[in-house]
Amino acid sequence: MPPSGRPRADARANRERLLAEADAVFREHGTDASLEAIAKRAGLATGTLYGHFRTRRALLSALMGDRNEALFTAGDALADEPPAVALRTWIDLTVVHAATYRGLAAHLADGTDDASSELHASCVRMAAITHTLVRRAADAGVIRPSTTAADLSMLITACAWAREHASPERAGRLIDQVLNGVFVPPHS
Amino acid sequence: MPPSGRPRADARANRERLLAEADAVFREHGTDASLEAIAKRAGLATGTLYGHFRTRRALLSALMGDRNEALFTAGDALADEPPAVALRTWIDLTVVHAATYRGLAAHLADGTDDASSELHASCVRMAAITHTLVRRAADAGVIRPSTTAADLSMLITACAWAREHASPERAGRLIDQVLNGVFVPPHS
DNA sequence: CTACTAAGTCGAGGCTACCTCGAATTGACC
DNA sequence: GGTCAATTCGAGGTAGCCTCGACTTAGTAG
Repeated sequence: MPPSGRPRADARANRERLLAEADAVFREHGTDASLEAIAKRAGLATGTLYGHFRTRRALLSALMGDRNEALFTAGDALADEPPAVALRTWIDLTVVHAATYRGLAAHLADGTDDASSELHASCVRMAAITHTLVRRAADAGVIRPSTTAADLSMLITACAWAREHASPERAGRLIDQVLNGVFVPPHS
Repeated sequence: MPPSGRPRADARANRERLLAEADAVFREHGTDASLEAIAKRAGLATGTLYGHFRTRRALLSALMGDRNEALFTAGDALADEPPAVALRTWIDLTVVHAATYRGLAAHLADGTDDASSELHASCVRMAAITHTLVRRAADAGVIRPSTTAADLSMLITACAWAREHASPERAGRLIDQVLNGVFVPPHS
């Protein structure tokens, strides 16, 4: 009776296949794609997929794993940059991240306040980085003091959502508009 | 053989029932709600629903009919207001409009450039009003000249989407952020 | 090498929803 | 009241979700 904490070799391999196919299918059809199609493409039965990932969100969460780590690392590294640059870079990074698959932004938006979601931890981590950068930018006086990290997170996610419905270039312009404002500032 | 261009009385009544129940169900469950449930609540067979509205979007479109008219009227009336006020009012109106049902914003975003959609006409009309107001605001110098009506439409829809995932108050703050900018403007 | 067992896999099957179509019904007009 | 086109009905085919018990197999120990 070997209580080896490690999954069986075939299980590990199957998990990888599932993740690979899920990535491909989600890229092509968005996060609402058929899970059965993913299992089929991986040459596995649907029950096997559900054995590895109990819900669609669990699958999504696992899929974002590596990518999240990279994002967090990049986010932490921004501590050395000037506040305005750091914030802008972070925003660009997260928008691209949240627009990985069509439909992902909605999951992230809900994940922020739905603690039961497997994506919640990632959302919290992202929020923390955003918070730090916002605070630093506010202290430096480069953003309006009334801007909260929570609001900015929502704006970022909204831009990611917009990116799903328009071209990346267009999404880039939208970020500019959001950051610099639509209205011309009043003369001081 | 009366080629009366008008539908039969029962058909008209059924159509009204379907619209009423659809409104209720969409309000409760969003635009992805079950169409069969709507038919059932209206006491009709699913085939009847499909007879009246060939697609979900057609139903959605019919549902927005009256509401759209009111919005367009209000939009046209804004011609008398000062440019900045007019634009801001229009934005508030459209965000609320686009957030009528959870999921509607996505349909509107796609409808703008999907000419085959039944929502397309409404989207075009809305875009036209936005265009007029943006132009007037730009001429008056209250918004950045680089702001296009298309981009602003997308921003509006994105705010409406955000409203589906947060409180109305929060959404209002987001609109403020978008219009006034996150960054503090450079000193002139 | 064999036998054992827990871990993993399979896929049929129950469910819900979508949408279509031919048969049955019924309102409108003569 | 008869006629017929408009309308309604709902069964049925398709697809996707998810579960569960039966089956298979990797990994270990003797």
